[in-house]
Amino acid sequence: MERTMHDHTDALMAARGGLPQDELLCDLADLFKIFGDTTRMKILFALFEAELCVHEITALLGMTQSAVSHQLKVLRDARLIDSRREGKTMIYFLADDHVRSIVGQGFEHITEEDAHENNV
Amino acid sequence: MERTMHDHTDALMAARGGLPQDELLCDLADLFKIFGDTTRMKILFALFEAELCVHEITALLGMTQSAVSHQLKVLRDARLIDSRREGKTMIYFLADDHVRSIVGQGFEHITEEDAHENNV
DNA sequence: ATAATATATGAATGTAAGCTCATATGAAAG
DNA sequence: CTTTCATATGAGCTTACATTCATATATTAT
Repeated sequence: MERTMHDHTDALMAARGGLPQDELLCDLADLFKIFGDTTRMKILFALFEAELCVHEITALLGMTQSAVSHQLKVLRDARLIDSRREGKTMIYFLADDHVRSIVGQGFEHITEEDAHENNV
Repeated sequence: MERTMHDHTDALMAARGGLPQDELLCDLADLFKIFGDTTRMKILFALFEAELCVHEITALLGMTQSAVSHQLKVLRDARLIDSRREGKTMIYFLADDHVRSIVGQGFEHITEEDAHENNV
């Protein structure tokens, strides 16, 4: 059996064992995809501070009501936010605190990156 | 001053104060965008277990070497992974453990979601 | 019932992004 | 220095997706 400078066998087997099922990986990627948009990120950050209705979010982001509603639907379908009706208005709020943790981790990462760049 | 069932003022001011700068929000979204792809997610999970060369990753994912290299570049540009040369081969590995935390948080979220659905 | 307000949604459009193909670079062997 | 092996990269194609526009639904008031 041949052997190169970098032995592949162990690493490959370990990596193969560590790969979750395709569906799970896809779900995970889909989750992160939701966070991968500036508009949705703004909405989430806004909802970190307070429950808001569509009109308020629209004003806050300076965007079309339609655009906001479309993104709210995306966030809602992903169960990251939820809503309740109050008369004619719909109030949106965070579905759970996992959202905060996930975004928080990302936030830490990029702020540390910036610190690095300043030091070099 | 008029007042509706749901008073907007407080919420709006809180939300306005909580919104980070546009550039930061964009960077954050861009970071999550990287995680929002199944191929890249697979690569990351593979690298969670072991350092791997391009050829190994290609075999593991059953994709074109070109496709893998392109995604490795994306991950590398985002500083999520790094590489070193060993002779003719390039060894890729995780840049830091933040990647693990971020993906871990996402993982927790979707597995909890599944648990919910099973109970209802 | 009609109007007004608040939100949702379908279709169309423009752009971003992943994959493929062909090719370029880089290291080592002969 | 030419060939081979390993990886990188630019161009083109195709799909996905965020926004816009027009319109639909829902709630409340008259």
